[in-house]
Amino acid sequence: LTRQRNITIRDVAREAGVGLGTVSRVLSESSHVRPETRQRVLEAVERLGFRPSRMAQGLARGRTQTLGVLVPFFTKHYFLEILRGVEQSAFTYDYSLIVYNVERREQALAHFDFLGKTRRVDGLIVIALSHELITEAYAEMPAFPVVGVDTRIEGAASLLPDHEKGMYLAVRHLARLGHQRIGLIDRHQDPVSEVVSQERQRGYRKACQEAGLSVPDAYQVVTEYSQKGGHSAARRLLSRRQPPSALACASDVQAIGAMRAVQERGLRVGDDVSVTGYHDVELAEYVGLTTVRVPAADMGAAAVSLLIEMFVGRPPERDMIRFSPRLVVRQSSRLAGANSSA
Amino acid sequence: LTRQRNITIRDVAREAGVGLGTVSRVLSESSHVRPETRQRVLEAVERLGFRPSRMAQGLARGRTQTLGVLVPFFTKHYFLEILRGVEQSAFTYDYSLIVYNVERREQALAHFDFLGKTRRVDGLIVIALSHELITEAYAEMPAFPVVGVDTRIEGAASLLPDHEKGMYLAVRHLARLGHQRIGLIDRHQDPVSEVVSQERQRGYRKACQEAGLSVPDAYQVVTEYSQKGGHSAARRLLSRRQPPSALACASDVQAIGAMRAVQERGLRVGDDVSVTGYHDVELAEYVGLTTVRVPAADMGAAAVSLLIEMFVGRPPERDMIRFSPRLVVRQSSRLAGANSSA
DNA sequence: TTGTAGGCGTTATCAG
DNA sequence: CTGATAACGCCTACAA
Repeated sequence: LTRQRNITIRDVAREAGVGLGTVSRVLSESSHVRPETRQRVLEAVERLGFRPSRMAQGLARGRTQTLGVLVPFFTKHYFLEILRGVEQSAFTYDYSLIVYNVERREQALAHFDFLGKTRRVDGLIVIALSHELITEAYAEMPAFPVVGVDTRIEGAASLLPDHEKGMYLAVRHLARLGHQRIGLIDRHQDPVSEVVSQERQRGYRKACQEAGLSVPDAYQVVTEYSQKGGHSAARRLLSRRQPPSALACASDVQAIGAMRAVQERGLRVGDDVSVTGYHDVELAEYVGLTTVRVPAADMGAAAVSLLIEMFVGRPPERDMIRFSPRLVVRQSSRLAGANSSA
Repeated sequence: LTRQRNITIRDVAREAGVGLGTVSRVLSESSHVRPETRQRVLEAVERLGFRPSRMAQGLARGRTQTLGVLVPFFTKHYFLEILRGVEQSAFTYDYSLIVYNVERREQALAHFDFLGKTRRVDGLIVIALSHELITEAYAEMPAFPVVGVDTRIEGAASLLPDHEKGMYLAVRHLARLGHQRIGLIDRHQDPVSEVVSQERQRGYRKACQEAGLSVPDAYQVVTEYSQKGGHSAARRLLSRRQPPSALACASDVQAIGAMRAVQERGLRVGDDVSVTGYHDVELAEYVGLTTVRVPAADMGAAAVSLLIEMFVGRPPERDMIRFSPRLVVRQSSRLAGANSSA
């Protein structure tokens, strides 16, 4: 099968009776062109249905008008929400997105390397991949524009949710409802990591202190990032002699596990034990879970702006920009009730 | 800021002391090269850290090694699952993905046009966009390789879930559980469309007939694709003189609305009224909803294979390939109980 | 303002 | 088997 010749800028030039430089100028709206010449070119473009080849433009201009995005676990709503923000913003800047789903460690490195070195993207957005992993990969190409969203990359700019503030908001909310004993069910960074960020714990302690509450170590537990993790942690906490009347969880899935533990104990969520989650996944609304919502799409959009600023030579002012989460109050958190089982 | 010169095939050639044609041959593994020459080239590549520019390759080869994907509503799990399949498969073929999220009608057309005409992708995968919309856009570039996933495109190949079979499985399941009166809560094609596919209704009728059940028209209702739609439809059906003892829904969200209606009526889901959904969203597992799972990732992966086959000149054998869903049984469907409220 | 000639980094063709 | 050389389609000085 013979590949049909593409319509090129040269065809347009001939059709319009001008030189091909002129066509280029009209299309890129750079230099000034006499209105009537311009008109002729535009008509020819229209008549021929011409669209410039991005490949050729990319080669000639030295930039691809494309951004690379590394997203972990396509199926997680939170990451997708970030990606959604990235997409919208990229579109308004007339940038395309090359997207890679990374579900395994080696994938991340391979994709990063590939995108960084084959010059097919002008810059790279890395969503929520572990710090060490990306920092290591990034070290090999320090000149390449990269921004991390919800992941910190040594030497590159990062956009991060302010988890200290997020947890602070949740715990302050519980304290204001009159809860005196508030447990924290924290989590590992991600399902395959042992790392625990200290931010949420700081937020928790800060809110407790402001409310004049004691924060016994035993009330702060770290579990696996899963329903099961939240479930067993809540069981343990609730079976204490002085059980907490409120549980602040580091994720919605853990919170849902915790809610189950509350119910299994014959207590009512909200009335007897308040529970808060983190992230505001779809399920959270369904089960009426009070939670903390991270401005995921905003971070994604900001990442694009930042990257594009970098292309024009402007280095970011700060290498770490924080985004404030906000509290979403639902039925799982209520005024501290009468029954404080002792 | 001065753009640093890229490492090119020419640098490698000089470093290895060969002509640049040879380097190209080594890299593309096409023609035969003497082993020792080959070795020298490879070493030079390694030393310089050279990676070929995809842009330049694209221009020269006339193909971009990139696929375009149009996916509606990033946030819907089902679409993402398809995309996930696409991504995995594309990766194994060494293809990159340019992804566009389409949330509005005009976006779809604009993106389609852009991707089809700027020669930045070798082919296009269209996920679940309305038939008329895409057919119209596709008519303008009939030569461009396109495959639709869960959407039918006139003249292009499509991969479709067999919804007739899916609904058939659900209803047969209910009939085998002993249900005599089975209601169908069908839906419009998508939230912004009035179209109703006839497939599910066919599956429903077929299963009913095989089981020797009558299928009164009043038992088949079409509602909006939402919880509310399912809820009100179930209310209506359950308040009939002869209420159905089982409800087969065309989506999980409708099913969840229906479950709510069952409970509001003081009945128990599963024990008194069985309910089935469609799609198997995350929530379905949480609420124990029996449902029909569409092989989303498989369809995505198949779309990539099909497209790549088309590149090598092989037209698809059939222009419509069906994928069989399968039943996922959970607690919301049980044996028809004693209490058939009359 | 407009046309022309190089160049962007590969691949492909064609002699040698 | 290998080395030049002409595309690929566009951009951008430079000259007119």
